[in-house]
Amino acid sequence: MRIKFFPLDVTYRVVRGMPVIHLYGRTSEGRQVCVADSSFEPYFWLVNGQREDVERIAVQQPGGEVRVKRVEQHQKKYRGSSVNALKVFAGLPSDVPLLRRAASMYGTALEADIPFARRYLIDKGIVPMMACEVEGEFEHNPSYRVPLFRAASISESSEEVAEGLRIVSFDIETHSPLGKEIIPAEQPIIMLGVASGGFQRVITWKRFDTQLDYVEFVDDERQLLERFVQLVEELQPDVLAGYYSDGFDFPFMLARAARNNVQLPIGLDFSQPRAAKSQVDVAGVVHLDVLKFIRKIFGRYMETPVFDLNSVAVEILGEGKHGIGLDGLWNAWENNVGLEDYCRYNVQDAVLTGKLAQRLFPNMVELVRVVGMPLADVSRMSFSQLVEWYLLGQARSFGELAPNRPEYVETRQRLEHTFEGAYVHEPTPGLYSDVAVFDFRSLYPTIISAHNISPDMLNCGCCDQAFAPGLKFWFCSKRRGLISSVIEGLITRRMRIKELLKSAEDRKLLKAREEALKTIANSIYGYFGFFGARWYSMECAQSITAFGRDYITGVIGRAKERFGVLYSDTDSIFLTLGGSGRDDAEKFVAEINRELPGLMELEYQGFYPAGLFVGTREKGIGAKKKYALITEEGNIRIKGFEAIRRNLSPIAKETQERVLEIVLKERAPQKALEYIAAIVSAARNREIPQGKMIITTQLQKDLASYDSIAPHVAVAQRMRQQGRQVLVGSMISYIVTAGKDRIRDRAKLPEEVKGNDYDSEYYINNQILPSVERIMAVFGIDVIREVEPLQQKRLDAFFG
DNA sequence: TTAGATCGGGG
DNA sequence: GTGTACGATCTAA
Repeated sequence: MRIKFFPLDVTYRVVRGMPVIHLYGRTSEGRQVCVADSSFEPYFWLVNGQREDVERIAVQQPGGEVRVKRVEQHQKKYRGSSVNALKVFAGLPSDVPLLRRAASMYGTALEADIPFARRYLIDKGIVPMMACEVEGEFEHNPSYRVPLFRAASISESSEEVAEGLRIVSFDIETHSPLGKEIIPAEQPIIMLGVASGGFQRVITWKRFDTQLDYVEFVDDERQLLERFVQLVEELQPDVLAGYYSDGFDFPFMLARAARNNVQLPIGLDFSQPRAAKSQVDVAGVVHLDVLKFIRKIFGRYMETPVFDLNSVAVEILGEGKHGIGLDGLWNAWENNVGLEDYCRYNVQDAVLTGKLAQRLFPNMVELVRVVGMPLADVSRMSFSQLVEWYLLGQARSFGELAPNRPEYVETRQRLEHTFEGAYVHEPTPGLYSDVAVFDFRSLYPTIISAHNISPDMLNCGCCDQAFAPGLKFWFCSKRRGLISSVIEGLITRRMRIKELLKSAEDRKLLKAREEALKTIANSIYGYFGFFGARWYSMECAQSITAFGRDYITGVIGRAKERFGVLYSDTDSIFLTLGGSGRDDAEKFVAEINRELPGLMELEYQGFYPAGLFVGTREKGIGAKKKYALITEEGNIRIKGFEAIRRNLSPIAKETQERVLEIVLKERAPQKALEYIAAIVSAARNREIPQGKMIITTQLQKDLASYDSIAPHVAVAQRMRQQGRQVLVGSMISYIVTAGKDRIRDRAKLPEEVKGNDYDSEYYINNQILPSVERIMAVFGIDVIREVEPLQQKRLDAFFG
């Protein structure tokens, strides 16, 4: 019979001396199954070797002799040349490293370190989570929790994505004294929370009166663990999500299970979670450690610098933890008081983890679609790994053999290499009119595509030496390289999706798809320069920035003929149009674009009636990445200024924004100065409401680990003493009050401050004036000196 | 200043 | 598992 099937997890198992691939997943009818495929053999490649030598290889092992099973001859490509490659088959995946070592005497062994299950996906064209058709028969087998489907044949994946997968999230609380070492051997698990959709459950083993319907009591820790296994059986998750469950929840549970002499057979083959180096796998189920994905990939696109559950949930879900912290849990458990609150806490962590998994799921699935590897792996990959596994899949369809990963010496050599980066045209501080901004759309990816930048095309022997700008090497202009073609595919796919997005009703999925393609395309430049990369190429990385500098300086040179050039960084350019109109800017862009090769495109990003560039502390130099623009509608766009940072009081932010507005809209620096003077005076007379004096700073690390006690740390310490929840990543708000003590002793919680009793001078000198200092300096105005006389007059009056 | 060590997240 | 992190920040020399 034939089934339509969405594979989620892929492993293999040795049955009667033969490796059998196991694909776990759901059928189109929503049934969980395990598809077993015995038709795939382990192998690796050998180039520059003789068939007769390889066929004779025999490695003596304690378990017996390991031999090459058979050898095939193929025509492949390697580093841009056609090669005779021997496909060397082994009996078992674990034989491959042994045979590789032996075979290395006769040639260059390639692709000998690709895990068997991943090799299978690549070679069969199967993409996890995408539909494939399997021909075969169901078979009853008591070794599995799900029906076994023995595959006779399997198709490549289609474009159809799995839907309606069940995500179950979980979280444990342990009996560990807070702030001290966590010791799994000594400290039991006291609560376990599970959530899935609307389902919520907390298992705990001390009884107390409660109205909470999701709390379930058992007798001891052992029963708690057994109940967890039952719950997983009942809920049948496709995805089991935790937060730092690779590093904490699962390892802790495994340690406690061992101590209690119980098994945790939650795998679909009744196996326990398997703890590898820094990853825990559950057979047949996608174990998702939400933190891993955030730390490695998604965190790049986030604001928060700390990735604890609370901060991440606040930013992604707009909803954080509420209620108590864990400070009192140890005592509560010892004395069995107030445990209900901790059950709420526990279930909340499981629920938030589940919501995060749900929210990030489309992004992860789209990465799976592009990269072609299982979700459990993709969700743990770094940018370079995503690129590498994507390329490994693509290389096969190009008939290209992958280079090996670098060995130690090679790695060290690579680490010593540095090269020239992007071009920056530093701005001259000043206020400018009629600012036009252009930028290259996906500069580096389009350069890679347009100039065929690919290691296999480097210094070809077949065409003229058309050097990369200022460099001594060139790329082939007759054939297409692997990586340049692949990136062109990514760019054009992304362009099509962006087109669809314009008219799409349901944008979420397309957006995730577009972001996944962008993520991979944008990572390839960095990948070329990454020391651990298979397709590492200093020449490629160098050429990309060289072309980038060449293009942007080319545009700058052309622009100078007609406009004033204000600023440029990597792929963007800011011009002042002067006497010429905006039509000229449009003509200019069109002109440039007519000459740009391939998919390269300069975009007219916007027109701004005025723009301000400020200086750095050293006089005369313009600050990079720091400017303010005003749109025709009168909206101000600020980049790099303090106003968009957090630890500035509202009054300082407002003053900075208003000053920028006066300067950009009215071009009246003198008026701005008067405004500043008025604010300073109002602050001094305590006419500004204290609410505008609140400084908010995020706690970057655990409270105990601060050495220098900044004001916000002192406030956080007092909050904790009052029994309030203070977590890493918590936003701490305070007001500096008047007095003579150290600042940190005068920092008070806003609700502790009455009657605008703030330290005016502190706010004037440390918040308000510094926030406008560099803006006014552009006009030759030294705010501190100009506002000083006011202060001086007061002092004169006092002493006079 | 540099090289080497530790940490993140979790309780 | 035919394999494994990595980049920032602190500490000691």
